[in-house]
Amino acid sequence: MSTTTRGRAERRPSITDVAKRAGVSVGTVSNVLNRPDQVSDATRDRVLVAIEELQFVRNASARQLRAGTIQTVGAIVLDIANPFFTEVARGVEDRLAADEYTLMLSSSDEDPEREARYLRLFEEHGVQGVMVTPSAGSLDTLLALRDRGIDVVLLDTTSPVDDISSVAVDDVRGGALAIEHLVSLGHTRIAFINGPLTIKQCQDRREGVLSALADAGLEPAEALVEITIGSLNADGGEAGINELFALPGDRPTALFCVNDLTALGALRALRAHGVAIPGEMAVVGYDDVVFASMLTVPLTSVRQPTHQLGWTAADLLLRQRSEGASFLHQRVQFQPELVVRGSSDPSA
Amino acid sequence: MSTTTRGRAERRPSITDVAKRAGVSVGTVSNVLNRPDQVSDATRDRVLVAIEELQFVRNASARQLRAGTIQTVGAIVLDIANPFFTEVARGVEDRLAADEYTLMLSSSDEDPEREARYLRLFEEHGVQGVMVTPSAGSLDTLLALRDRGIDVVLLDTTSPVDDISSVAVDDVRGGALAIEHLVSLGHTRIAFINGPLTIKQCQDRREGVLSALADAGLEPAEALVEITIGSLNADGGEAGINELFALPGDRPTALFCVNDLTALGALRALRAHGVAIPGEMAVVGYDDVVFASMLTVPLTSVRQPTHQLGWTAADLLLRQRSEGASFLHQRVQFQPELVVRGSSDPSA
DNA sequence: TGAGGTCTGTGAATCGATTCACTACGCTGC
DNA sequence: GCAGCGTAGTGAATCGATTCACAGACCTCA
Repeated sequence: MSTTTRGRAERRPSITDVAKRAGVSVGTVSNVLNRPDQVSDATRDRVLVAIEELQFVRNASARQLRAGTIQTVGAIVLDIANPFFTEVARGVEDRLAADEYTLMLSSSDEDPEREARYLRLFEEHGVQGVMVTPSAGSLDTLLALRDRGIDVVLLDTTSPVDDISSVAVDDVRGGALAIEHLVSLGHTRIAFINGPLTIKQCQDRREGVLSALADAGLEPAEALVEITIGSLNADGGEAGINELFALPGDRPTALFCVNDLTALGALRALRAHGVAIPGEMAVVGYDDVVFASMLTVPLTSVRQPTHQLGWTAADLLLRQRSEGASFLHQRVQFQPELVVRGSSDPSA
Repeated sequence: MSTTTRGRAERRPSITDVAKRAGVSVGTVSNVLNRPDQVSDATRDRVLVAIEELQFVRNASARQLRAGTIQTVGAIVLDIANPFFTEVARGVEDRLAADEYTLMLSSSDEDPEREARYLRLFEEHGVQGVMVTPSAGSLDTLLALRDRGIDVVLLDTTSPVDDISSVAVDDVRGGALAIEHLVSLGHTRIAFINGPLTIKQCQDRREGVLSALADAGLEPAEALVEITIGSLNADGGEAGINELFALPGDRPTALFCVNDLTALGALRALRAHGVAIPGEMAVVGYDDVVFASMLTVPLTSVRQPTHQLGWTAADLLLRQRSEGASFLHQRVQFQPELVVRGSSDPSA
């Protein structure tokens, strides 16, 4: 295909090079690229030939510098390796594609510093808006970002302020659903493997856990064994179980994991410890990821509308952008749903 | 934190605004940002105060335009939602971080057009190199890219040409491992749910399948039932099984799926059809993803060194960059490993 | 006293694409 | 014969950060 090889050191051809080669002005080349119908057929062809010969590729930096903005938004999720977030991201992409926006996707790995770094990177690159699953304390940063003209929508968490929109699932209800279910099965001593409370989802689910316990007349101090892990993945879940089993006192008969990835690791560790599920330990996860129903013991889980979550967040962001000052900020909240399977209920 | 609100329409402050406010020249502001020790303490403080007051954020486009290049490489994988690729991406990131490079990650979804679009996007943005799991026919594009000074490393596929490096796992061997295993268990009629042969991995694994059958003295026409699916995920696997069950003739007693996600869907469909595993159908997957060992019937799978795959690809890319013309292109190939579990071998 | 050196800071030139006021040309119609 | 108009194409100005040759201030030492 290409016969001319350009050495590493040579600089890539610019619009000026194309113009020279085609014997036209830079303005005309730009017109060929952006308003082809304003150029005569003969000239357009000459320019296109020159572009082809020089293997010209537009310089996005120069373009953006002049334009000032790009049709791009950024998204920062907690963990790109978690199927829950990839499904959410897919929802975001689907909505963005309709308006020809591009997505810059990053994972904060639940680290506020990484989150801040990516936010800055996005801003430096001139994105029009960001969707963030924020860590605690980043609200000020986000408000400042908004004040600098970059639209912000919170993803998978409810906005604490009125002038930033959010799309979330009722995590308090979700946590309560899990515990109500376990309590209804007769469990009175329940382990809860949770992430750090700096993550809003963890905090909310915990609140649901506590309120459900209270509703059931159970005292958290006796009924609940809380284990806090550092990362919400399979390794974290495994570590959580090992920590639980190292504790003195009565072992709980039920376990609620803050997400399915964690539950997967917990199940792995429980198996290693030779614990029967749900006989000796009933287990409930959260997210209902694709493999939850297919595990050795199918996992009871709290399901969330992932694709819709992402789609709606992107939709809010784009509408905020287009409607400007008339846009009404809103907190969209979806309801979670408990899917009962064998890991908690032998009859399921 | 921020008290001054900037309206949407106002343009963001530039280095010139900062300079004016601090009563210095733009050169000095730039020095504060890039060579702080060349500026006196008093001046530096004045500038930093101005930056804080104006909420100044560097404009990445202007920066890159001047610099000509950025410490960024792009990667395009087949499916970001596949745990295999997220693990590979993690390996890439880990290597890049050491040299303070950033990663732009995209998923081609096995679509050559999407792949081409992202390649162009990366190029326009001035990345220094790309790692690609290419689709068929994109070699010319990649060679041209390389000729334009952008380093290319093929990811998870062996390079067909001597002057482009690649990092891969021996997929032919992997396919053979799976079949040898099934044959050794006595299976003589095997279904193979594979993706389109335009995907090199699918083609290679198939080659391994055929060679292993030949070695076992089996005739593919009789011993092998090939099902081709469009997307290598759980839905594809489910569709594959439904297609298989709609076929006339003897039903195979074993199944090899081109990856674990596909196997997951296949298992789901097999369960729906009430098929006993491995009794009526032995199943082998590929990738040994995190949940493979935890399924209802633990999945026999071909394991690949994911993290190392990504790490090595990034390492080659960076070394190619730094060593320049003296760099020797190479094809790195890792060996896969069969992990036998209950889905194929009841005694496992 | 002045040559030479160090330390700070200056500001014009640069990167490449886009835009827009303007020119040139050809054509129509009176 | 020329005003008026539309079409095609021009090229200087612009976006914002970086760089670099240079200037000014101040000090040292012969």
